[in-house]
Amino acid sequence: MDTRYSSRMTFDFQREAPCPISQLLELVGDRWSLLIIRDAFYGVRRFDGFQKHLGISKKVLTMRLNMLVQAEIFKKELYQQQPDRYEYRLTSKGRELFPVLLTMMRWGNRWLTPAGQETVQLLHASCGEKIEPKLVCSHCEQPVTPARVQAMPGPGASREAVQLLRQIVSKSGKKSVL
Amino acid sequence: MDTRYSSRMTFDFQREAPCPISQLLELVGDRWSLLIIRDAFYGVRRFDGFQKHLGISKKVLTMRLNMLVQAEIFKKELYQQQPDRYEYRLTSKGRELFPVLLTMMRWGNRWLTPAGQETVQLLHASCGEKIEPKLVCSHCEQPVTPARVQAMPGPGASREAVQLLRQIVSKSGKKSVL
DNA sequence: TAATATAAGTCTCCTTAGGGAACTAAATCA
DNA sequence: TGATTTAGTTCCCTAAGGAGACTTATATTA
Repeated sequence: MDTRYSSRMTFDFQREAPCPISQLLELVGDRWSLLIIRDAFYGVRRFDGFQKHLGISKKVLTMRLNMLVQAEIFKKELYQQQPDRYEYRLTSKGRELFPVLLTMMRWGNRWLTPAGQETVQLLHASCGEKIEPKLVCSHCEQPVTPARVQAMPGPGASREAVQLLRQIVSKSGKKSVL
Repeated sequence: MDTRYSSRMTFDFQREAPCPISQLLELVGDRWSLLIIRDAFYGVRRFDGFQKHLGISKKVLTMRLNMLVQAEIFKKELYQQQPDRYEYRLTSKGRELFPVLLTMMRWGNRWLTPAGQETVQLLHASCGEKIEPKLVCSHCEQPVTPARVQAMPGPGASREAVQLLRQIVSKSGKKSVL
């Protein structure tokens, strides 16, 4: 069986050296991966658990778990012998997807769930309040908003990407964000 | 033509009242939506621009843009008459996806791009430094990490969801996160 | 004036990702 | 002894998505 996660997508205007968002999405931007990872944060660790909670087909779950292990987002850990059985645990690479899922949850609760009908609430152990996460800059501690963010071609940008970024910035006549 | 975005997925163990993350993913969790929105943050506004930058097929782009307009993530604005032509602009609902894309970009740069080969760099206008966003709690200003977050069933949680959350928490023997 | 280009799609054909259900294997339970 | 649990594999079918030709109305160029 081929366990690689193949894709024909071009996915990106920065062809040779793709944008980090499209790299992330190429890895976990399918229908299920982020939900599997979400369940892992909830404490689910075994094939059966993921399968029952998500309602995903076993075939696709097998493929996704293999891919996520290969991507070092999960690691397999033996929890039983004869027959050998493994649990799937998040690595630090996987655990660092927490901010992505948290900001997604925040947006979902704010824009998709009728007020007062949230299915999950997160409490912050530090203060006991309902969590309303906000993004701040590690350097100056000030909030990070689209208007305060300026995108520049990085060291790995292709000539093509640099041109396109410039073009976009000059066309829109304002700072480009992201 | 049917412009609705249909899906057969069960997608969720909280069947009747799904988790905000799965709600978000059901809306923008396909191969393209988040990349279209990313391009909008870069300043792209027109059908042609999205199509050229992304390499997406026109058919799917049409479907996605219609869906995103219906979801009020984009709004159409007339920029020319005879024939009528529209631009696609982010609404505030769409603009508030910024933290999601920013944390994605952060993770992609950290875990998928070789150090020093980033294709995009973000500068913070407030301090001029490269942005390293971090999540803090709006109430106590302390960092929000998986270990400091406790998930509770919200007011809209189904009985089924409450049971599952309890079960997960008691099984894993530790605080559940997310 | 004729030909080409632009912008924003629509239509047709084809490939492939993913769902459903049945089957497998090894051990344990009743 | 037969059912159950856990973790898959295999087969068949449907539907999402890609490629590319066609459309419509205007503007530009040779």
